[in-house]
Amino acid sequence: MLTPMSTRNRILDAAERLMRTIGLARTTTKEIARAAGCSEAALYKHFSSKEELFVRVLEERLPRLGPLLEEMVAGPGERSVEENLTEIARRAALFYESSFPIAASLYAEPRLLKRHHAALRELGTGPRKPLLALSAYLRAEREAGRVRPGADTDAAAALLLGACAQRAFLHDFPGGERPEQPVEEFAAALARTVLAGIGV
Amino acid sequence: MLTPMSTRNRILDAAERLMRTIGLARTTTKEIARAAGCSEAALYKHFSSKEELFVRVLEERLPRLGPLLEEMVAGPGERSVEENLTEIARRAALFYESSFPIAASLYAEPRLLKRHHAALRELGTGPRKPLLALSAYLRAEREAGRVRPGADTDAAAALLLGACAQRAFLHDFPGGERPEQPVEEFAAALARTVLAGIGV
DNA sequence: CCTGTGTTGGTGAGCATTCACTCACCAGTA
DNA sequence: TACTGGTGAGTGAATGCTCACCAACACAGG
Repeated sequence: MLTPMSTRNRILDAAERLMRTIGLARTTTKEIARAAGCSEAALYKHFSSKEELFVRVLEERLPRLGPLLEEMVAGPGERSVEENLTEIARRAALFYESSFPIAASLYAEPRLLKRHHAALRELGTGPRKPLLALSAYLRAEREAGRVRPGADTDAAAALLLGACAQRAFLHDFPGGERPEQPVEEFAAALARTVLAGIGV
Repeated sequence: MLTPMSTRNRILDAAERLMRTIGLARTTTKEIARAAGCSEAALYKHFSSKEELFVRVLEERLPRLGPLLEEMVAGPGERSVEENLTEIARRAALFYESSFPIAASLYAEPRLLKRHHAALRELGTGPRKPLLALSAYLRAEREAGRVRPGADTDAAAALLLGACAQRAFLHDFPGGERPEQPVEEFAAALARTVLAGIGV
């Protein structure tokens, strides 16, 4: 039959899928059970409450951006700053695109948001981490002379990642009628602009 | 006694305050009525359903960024591009700060998000408007020779406003322990960086 | 090799509560 | 008298969660 883990995993998958599609508010225990192909009571064999189930979904199913960034930063510095920034922006855009709808809906349920934050802190991570990591990377490049001496690395990091996050926000907003710019193009334009500036 | 409008206004205010504090999910008709100092039944004298009440809150209580931007853009061009961008960033940051928690929580209830979007479209506005307006402003400055000829104004607009939006996201995330940078400073740093770039 | 026993992971039925919403009714005023 | 804006007391439906029960397996003792 099914392994002990598989039901738990099916529950987590179902919950995540529902949160993403019909929204956190309409993701009820009944719907989760139906989507996971088990009874409601089964949920409570694996999770102590609906809230704990959500926290586990956030912890075990949402991707992390920090590791990606650190990997980029620590990698062999063979590529140019612009290439690195483009790749970072590309990955950040994809990351936010996948995690934004769920992260945003947490604001509807502050208690859940608080628990999620506590769980993140436990893991030594959090939504401000990518900003700090990118800023640290840029500082390193600045000391290597590949970024202008007076450059404000915090501001640059906020600009680059903020643009990616906002893109996700708009991406999931209904009625995105106009054909959206491909991620690669978007990322490249951001990197280019943040490097060159727009001043005369 | 109270004017005909005042109850309706008290209801809208109460609903908005609750959405902002305890979250969309826990903002029930009973809580709204209690906070507005009236009965639940009174809500239905003024709004046909809870969903319609929420839509009205969004429509009548949330600030608009577009007009602010247009006013800035159309104003007498006596100030430098950097001063203008700083002011735009400052206002955008404050705007997002005040509207983000509510806007984000809409993602928990896609049906409400959709209705909100329809209402916005009715008003000829929407979350993409500020991006377009800022980009248009930058294009105008480019043609006036105050912005570099090859500059990507779309990318620059995405960078500036994205950073402001993300700041609001983080602002409302629990556990903002570190003393946050003042808006003015933040806005000035963004404007400076987006103009000068960080490249060598 | 059976057999008793405990554990694990599952079920269907239902319970208390909460929710959005309605209804009959009423006070003040035009 | 008719209308507007208000109320208290519900109502049916939905929700999170529990409970008694059960099938399958692990496995130690006779």
